[in-house]
Amino acid sequence: MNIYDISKLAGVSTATVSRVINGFDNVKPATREKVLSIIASQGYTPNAFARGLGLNSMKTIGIMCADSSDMYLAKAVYYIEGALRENGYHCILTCTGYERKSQRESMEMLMSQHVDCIILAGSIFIDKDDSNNKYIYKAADSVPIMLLNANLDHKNIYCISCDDSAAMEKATEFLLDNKRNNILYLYNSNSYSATKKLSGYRKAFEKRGLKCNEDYIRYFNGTSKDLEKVCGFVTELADKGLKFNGVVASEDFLAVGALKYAVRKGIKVPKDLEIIGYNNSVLTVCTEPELSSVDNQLETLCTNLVRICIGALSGESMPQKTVFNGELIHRSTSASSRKTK
Amino acid sequence: MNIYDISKLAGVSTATVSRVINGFDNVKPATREKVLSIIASQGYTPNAFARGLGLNSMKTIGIMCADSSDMYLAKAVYYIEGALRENGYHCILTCTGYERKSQRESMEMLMSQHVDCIILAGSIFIDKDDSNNKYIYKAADSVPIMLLNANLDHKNIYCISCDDSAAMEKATEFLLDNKRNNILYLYNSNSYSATKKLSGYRKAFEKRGLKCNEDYIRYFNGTSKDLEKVCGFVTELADKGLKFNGVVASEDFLAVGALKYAVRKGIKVPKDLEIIGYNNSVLTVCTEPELSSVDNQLETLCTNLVRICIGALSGESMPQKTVFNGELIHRSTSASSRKTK
DNA sequence: TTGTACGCGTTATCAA
DNA sequence: TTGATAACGCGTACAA
Repeated sequence: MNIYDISKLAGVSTATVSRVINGFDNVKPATREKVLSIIASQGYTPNAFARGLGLNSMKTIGIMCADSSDMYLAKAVYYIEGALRENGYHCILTCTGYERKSQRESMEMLMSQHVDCIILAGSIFIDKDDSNNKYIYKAADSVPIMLLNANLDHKNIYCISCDDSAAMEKATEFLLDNKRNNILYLYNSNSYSATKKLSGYRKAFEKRGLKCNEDYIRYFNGTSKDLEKVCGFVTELADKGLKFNGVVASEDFLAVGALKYAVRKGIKVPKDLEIIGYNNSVLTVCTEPELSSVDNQLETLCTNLVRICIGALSGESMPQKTVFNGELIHRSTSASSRKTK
Repeated sequence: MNIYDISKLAGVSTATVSRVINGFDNVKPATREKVLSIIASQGYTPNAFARGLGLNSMKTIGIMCADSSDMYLAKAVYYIEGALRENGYHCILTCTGYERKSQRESMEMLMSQHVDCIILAGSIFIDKDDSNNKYIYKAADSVPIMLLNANLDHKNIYCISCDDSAAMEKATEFLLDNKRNNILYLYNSNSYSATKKLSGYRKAFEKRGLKCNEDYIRYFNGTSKDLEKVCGFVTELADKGLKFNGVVASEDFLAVGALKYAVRKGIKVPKDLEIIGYNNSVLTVCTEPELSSVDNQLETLCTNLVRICIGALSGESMPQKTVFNGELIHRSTSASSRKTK
């Protein structure tokens, strides 16, 4: 069944059928009805490939993320896909992993599929050495590029992010305000957004005229699967004599690992140790006591990302930088007496 | 840049360019080199839409899942997407939600995009009333349908699943073998796979000639976000006088909720209460003590699903039912003395 | 080994 | 208000 068959059955030309399908109003009502009834009775659907060829678009958007099974990215993908679908777009998802080469390949794959736009979920795609970002700039010559939680100044690139630095500063300040001056900072990435978080931690100290001891800033080499290792990592630090009465982590699982250490050692939380994670994931409510965490408003970010994306695709002028604020969510690992902040 | 431009620059016909692009060997090496160098210098890529129109395929596969942010489904999507990409296929992801209507719409959307195959991740898509499954059968007339963790007997429908019934039976048996005769069964879905799990629980009792008390089979109406509610739910059951020394759950988060109850009440786990979850998710290692759980081999399922999918697409004869076994993973909420099973 | 010419199913332009 | 027809760019019989 194609448009020719329909046009013959309806006794009109393919042009008229096309007009009816696409809702043009310069068709005589009687003709329209006739065509519509034939279409319905035959269960005809326009061929998307032919349409794509003519219009140079299949209303498809590419989503790149390092790992869609990562809890945070999974949520991002979910929110983005849903919002795009509501706007009549389909999503090609590609998990790029953490290596630049495969990320570039994914990008090329999406470009060769002629997607209308590419969304980069996570700051892992942006290189500190800007010459390595050419693959993104090149794509931006053809289609709008949306950056979730990352930043890049370039034409046709739109950045939507949470002010992770300010949010992390807030979390750190909260602990400093309670005389927690020895705050362990755990992180596991050096991406743009991870760097911002760390800078927020430092800023909190600076603002108070305190010196930020580098011994307390610790990189953990592993993923959420290595929760046991995180616990071992923190335990080792403590055994080696590092004294800390606060922990701030760039990801919830790191905070959970620290909490594991505390629970096993019988350290009272939050009395003797306060812990704050990041992302406000489901992990925060699995532990006992439940984990305080920074909510970086992912749903809001994604909703707005799609809004800006759709706007840009319709040729409207859209802001290239959009920044939201994070929020500190208090549960049981931060001193509840001060929750009324 | 299109194939005509390349052919002119290379001084050959479009047919020859096409042959070079598609790796046919009936091209003179010198000609091939010439064409390849032009293609490279011009950065030419064949237009995917035109190719799709001619071949009636863009090597794209649709993945339907209720909610890609669900930890289990997120992993499924991740494994499937990766394996498909390795085989040169792209994935259109669509999150359908839990209502039949939107699921049908997603299916239609994918069919209208002319995907080569549709993968249904999760048993939520199959209705107990078979007349409601027509939307799947109809799609199967056009493309192969892959079912992950579900079952449907029909031409062109391939089912890959874990024997959830046997796995749950094994978990229940393990507790019964330790004289845990009062085992609370928590579940939150009535899907195909959820039904199988429950049947496994029942079977374990039957096999031992024990009566399965229906009071112990409890439906929890909520999702993993409602962890606190699960805890309240279990607490209420206990307060109402239900005595149990074992808990088996159809999802890890339900088990985590039960564990929360135990920790708060100071009940010794596993001495006075053994708990076993399902899915072996990251939640199992967040809690303290860590949660025993059933691993239903998701990665194996997905790898094989894609293998069968690719086979079916190449016209090979593939098995319509493939069943793997689950595995009981012991951590600290099941009696460790018997771990040597 | 290479080239010609057509089909794939739309949309859009222009003329009627 | 409608119709004829030219793009869109590729793959591929068939011919040479």
